[in-house]
Amino acid sequence: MPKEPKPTINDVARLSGVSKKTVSRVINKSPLLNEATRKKVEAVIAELGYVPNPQARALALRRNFLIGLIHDNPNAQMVLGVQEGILETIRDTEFALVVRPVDRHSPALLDDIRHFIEQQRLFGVMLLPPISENDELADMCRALGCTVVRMGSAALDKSEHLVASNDRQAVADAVYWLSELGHKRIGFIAGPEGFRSARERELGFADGMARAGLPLDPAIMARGTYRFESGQAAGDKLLAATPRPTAIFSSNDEMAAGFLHRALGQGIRVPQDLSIIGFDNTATAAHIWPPLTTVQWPIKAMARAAASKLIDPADAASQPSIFLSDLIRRASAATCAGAHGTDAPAPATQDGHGPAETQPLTPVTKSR
Amino acid sequence: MPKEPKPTINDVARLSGVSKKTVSRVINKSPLLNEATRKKVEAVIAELGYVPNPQARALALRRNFLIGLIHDNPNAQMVLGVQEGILETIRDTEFALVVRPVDRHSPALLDDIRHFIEQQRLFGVMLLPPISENDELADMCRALGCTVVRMGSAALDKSEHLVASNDRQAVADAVYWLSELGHKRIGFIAGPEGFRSARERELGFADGMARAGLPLDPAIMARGTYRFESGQAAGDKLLAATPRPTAIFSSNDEMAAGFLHRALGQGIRVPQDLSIIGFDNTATAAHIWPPLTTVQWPIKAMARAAASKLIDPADAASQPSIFLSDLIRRASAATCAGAHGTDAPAPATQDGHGPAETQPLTPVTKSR
DNA sequence: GGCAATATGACACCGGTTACCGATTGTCTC
DNA sequence: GAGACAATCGGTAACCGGTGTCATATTGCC
Repeated sequence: MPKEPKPTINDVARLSGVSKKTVSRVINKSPLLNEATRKKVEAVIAELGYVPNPQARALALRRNFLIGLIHDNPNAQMVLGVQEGILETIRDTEFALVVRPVDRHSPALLDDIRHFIEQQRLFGVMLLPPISENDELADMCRALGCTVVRMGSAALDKSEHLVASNDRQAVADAVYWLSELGHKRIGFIAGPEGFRSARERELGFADGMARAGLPLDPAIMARGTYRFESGQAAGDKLLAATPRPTAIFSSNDEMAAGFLHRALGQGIRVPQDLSIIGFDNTATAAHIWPPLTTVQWPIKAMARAAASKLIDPADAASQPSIFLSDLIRRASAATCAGAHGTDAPAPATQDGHGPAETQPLTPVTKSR
Repeated sequence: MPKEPKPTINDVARLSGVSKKTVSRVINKSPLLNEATRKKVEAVIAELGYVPNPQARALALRRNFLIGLIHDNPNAQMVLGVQEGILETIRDTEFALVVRPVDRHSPALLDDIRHFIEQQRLFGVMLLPPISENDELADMCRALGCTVVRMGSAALDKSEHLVASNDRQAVADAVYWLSELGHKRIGFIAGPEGFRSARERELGFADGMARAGLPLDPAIMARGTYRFESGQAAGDKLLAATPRPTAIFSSNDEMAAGFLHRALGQGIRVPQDLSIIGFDNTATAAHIWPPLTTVQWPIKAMARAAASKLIDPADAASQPSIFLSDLIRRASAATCAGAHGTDAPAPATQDGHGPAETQPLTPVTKSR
């Protein structure tokens, strides 16, 4: 095991014939520095493969370069997307990303996170939904001296400490789009109470229906848990309603998949007899049959912005805090069969597999 | 912002009337310490809420407590499962988990990772498939002085530095189980060349077929890319073969889902006319229709063991390095319709949704 | 009283940083 | 051409918050 000690700032100083202080100036890009000596020192640094010890730096600077990602696994792809996005931003900095999956329901949640932050002396933390909605948690993190950026579905915090998707508007646009496809009887599957995302999506559904001039009918609305089974249960209820809805907006993909099972199990054709839209654009959405039309957060862009806000206070204000979701149009949503009495039902799709055809409708790819 | 400086070892020493060194001994649980002074110091530590500064410790000890997780997103759930597993092991230690998603195809891959390790002075790294199969990478990490543990589908390394699932045997068992269900014509979708997991699963398929006394027929074998579309392509080929296969083993779930689309699109009933087994147990597997029977790595157990091996050399040898996968039986695999000429096809399932019934067959939940 | 075992402290050190002072050189001003 | 001034860099020291080494003080025991 080649364990030769790594070169230190002293080695660099000695070999380049300057003082520690000057090397330090080079590392920190001090402006008052002769160009020649800078080159010289940089040459030695390159030759030695010198990398400043971040621990020593952290100690002397009395600050750290670790940012924490705290989450309670909302969904794996989202978490991973966030990690990738953060990394794109910090790649060429000296920051590192430390992850901490937690259990939202643990009574020791706060103590756990406090201990994590104190022990690692984190510089900042990023909170993912749903725990990003916990104000007490955010306050505690701040009291511990680290900057906090929260990711969520709505304005949870001041814009300097927030990246959020405008779920309400995205859902309203999607629902309105269904109405444009001729649907008049549109059902809704809500997420669990206590989730801000669920609340925003409910409001968005109501907005969209109102904009389309359609009434809200409790008989074709259900509340789920964001889990697959609750989507099935919603199917049992909504598909038994008369008249049956011709379209469904589900507050997430997993419930949409559960609902879809029930619909297909009853011989209902999707999208010919029933259109379904989900939310999240999970991998499953693209892999079920028919491929699910769904709303997608611009996760990576949000994560990049969040990381910028974390590591650079100057960026905190300039970076956007509200992001617009995309509607990913696949085969599961199409024009309403009975809408005009004449048209054959055709899926309105971007990338649906199978027999789907693209149909030029009002483009609602980007919610306004 | 309450920015009162955190208490240091000096504060603790002063308030408890002992020297720094003694406090240090308390922190490090030195055995040669008077019980009374220990209590006294511990009381002060608790009162002040003192937490030792890991950067200072790292500097003095000339070692670090960061372990890196390097991966090229094999699949989101796997990565997240690994993160959770690692965290369970290091939760009560002073280690932290730093993540680094990378791009396997980047020409700067090695330099990138080298820089990451050197800059953060990592103590150890864990490599996930498929980059865990890169020997050059593993060697470089070791040359940089950090311990390496690799996760994979087969014996890639010495057992002290490995956690692997025995894919070959798991697939063989699953295929043999299909033969026990009466299937005689079993198709196979291979993963891409160059992936160790793909190779092992191919070998496992051949093993299982041989054990069942069934011949390998190239007409019902295809090579895919692990992507959904390649599963569809495999469907186009295999479903056109005569006689058509009655069962399919796909080397991963995503391709199985693609294959399933094609089968359902051709009006083939699953599992009545065709059984399908996948590999990975992704979220999609449980959410497609019918729910997919699939092979599942014990990811968390593997990750916990890997973390143990990383942080404690003593555990490196004692912890297991080869893990056995589970066969998750759902509705997509069932007895072969024409097998005995009399039996009605019934899905062999554990937790299938819908009309599936559990059927007492040879239990193959755990591959030997 | 001598000696070993136990318990504790003094001090240098890890690899960077800042603070402060001073030296050298070059440039500008009169 | 002398003096003032700025720019550039070095030297020294202290410090960040822990740890190792080694010496010393205290205790128990024969």
